Amino acid sequence: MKYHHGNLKEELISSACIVCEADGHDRMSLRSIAKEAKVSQTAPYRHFKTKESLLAEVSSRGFIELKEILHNANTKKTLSTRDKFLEMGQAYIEFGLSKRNTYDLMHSSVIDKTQFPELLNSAVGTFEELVYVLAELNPGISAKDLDIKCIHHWALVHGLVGLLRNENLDASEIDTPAANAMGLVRSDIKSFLISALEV
Amino acid sequence: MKYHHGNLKEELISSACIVCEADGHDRMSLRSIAKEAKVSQTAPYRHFKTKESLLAEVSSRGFIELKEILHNANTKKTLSTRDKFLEMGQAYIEFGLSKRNTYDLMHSSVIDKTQFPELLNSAVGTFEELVYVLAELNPGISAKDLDIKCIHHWALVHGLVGLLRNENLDASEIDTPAANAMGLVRSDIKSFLISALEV
DNA sequence: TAATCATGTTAACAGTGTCAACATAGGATG
DNA sequence: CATCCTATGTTGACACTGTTAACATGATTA
Repeated sequence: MKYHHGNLKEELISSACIVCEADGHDRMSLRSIAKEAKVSQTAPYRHFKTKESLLAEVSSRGFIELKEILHNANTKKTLSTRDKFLEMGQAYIEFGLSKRNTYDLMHSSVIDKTQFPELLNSAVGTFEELVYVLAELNPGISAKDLDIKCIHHWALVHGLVGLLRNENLDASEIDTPAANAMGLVRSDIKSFLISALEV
Repeated sequence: MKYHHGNLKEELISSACIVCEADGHDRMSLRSIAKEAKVSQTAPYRHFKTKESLLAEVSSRGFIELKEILHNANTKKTLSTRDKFLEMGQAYIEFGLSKRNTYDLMHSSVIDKTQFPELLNSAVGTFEELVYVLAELNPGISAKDLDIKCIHHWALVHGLVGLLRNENLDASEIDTPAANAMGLVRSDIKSFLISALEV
């Protein structure tokens, strides 16, 4: 039985990633993931100043993973630029809905991003993938208009994730205009994107 | 000194609304708002089964207030339908940015909306205001297309709030494409809405 | 070999949501 | 009017949380 763990920091992070996605960041306790690593409850404090800074690490990895996913969609060589763009939109939404709790953390206000430069980099880095494909899709566009277009489309998919996740009700169970509309969109996200993004 | 408070439930709710907006729902403790009402720490349990159910009440009131705000924008008689629509968009964003923490709670996953029917009603009720004005703006549109249009525009403003709130960095301080674009949009939300909503 | 320093442990603190057991006030019922 | 019931309050306790201080260990380096 070794007194020193050897790889504790990494194990804590990956463990936190799993627990976060499984239970939600607000239900995750430092003590429980310390226990999972078979280590005392205060051991994490040798590697993370606070719980928040561990969560910042988890969030950062979320952004990195998302960026990779978007990049993959954006480099499918068989696709046209327009289809790459649509693929990115779908991939983004899929990430938001499948990695629900992680996505939540990434946009949560429990972490003050300005205090974690690395996280801030990961977060804004995700933006770049969108810039690339939109620039390709709109040749000759001004930098300013490009930026605004990015915000526009990012806001759309980000907002859609928020709505789709929020109304997690079977359309069959609850019969309101909002729930019905949500079900409609959810059942065919691609069509929605085509009409909404007008590409 | 009365043993019975007389109006505790209402006072707890309004107190919770204030604390929630001031500190964020995750930093609000039941005990602290009980203390504020000069009442024992377990008194709230006579009126709310759990902390979550008190928060559900706060969230519900947020949706009701938002609906009123949207309704006011939608009934400014001097405005054209198109301008009412724009006004609603601006009002929504303004609410999201000024009542930041309340807005957070309203879209947080700490409350399972399916377990609070009243909250669910308030939430989907907000949707109706959007339906009205969009129906007026698109005469002869099919019900399905109307629903989809609603989702589209709702997602856009909701997503924009998420982005604007998330990058709470002075554009001057941090110089990235994302931050710059965000500053651009923030400085003139109306123009952005006009271009994005294409009305 | 000896000293330093990163990394682990134990003990403790104040704070949390929540429950069980008890106390009181005010309205309904005889 | 007296009595009981029920809504609403209190006290005390439990298990859990993040975090700090003080101490232990083991690897690296002088």
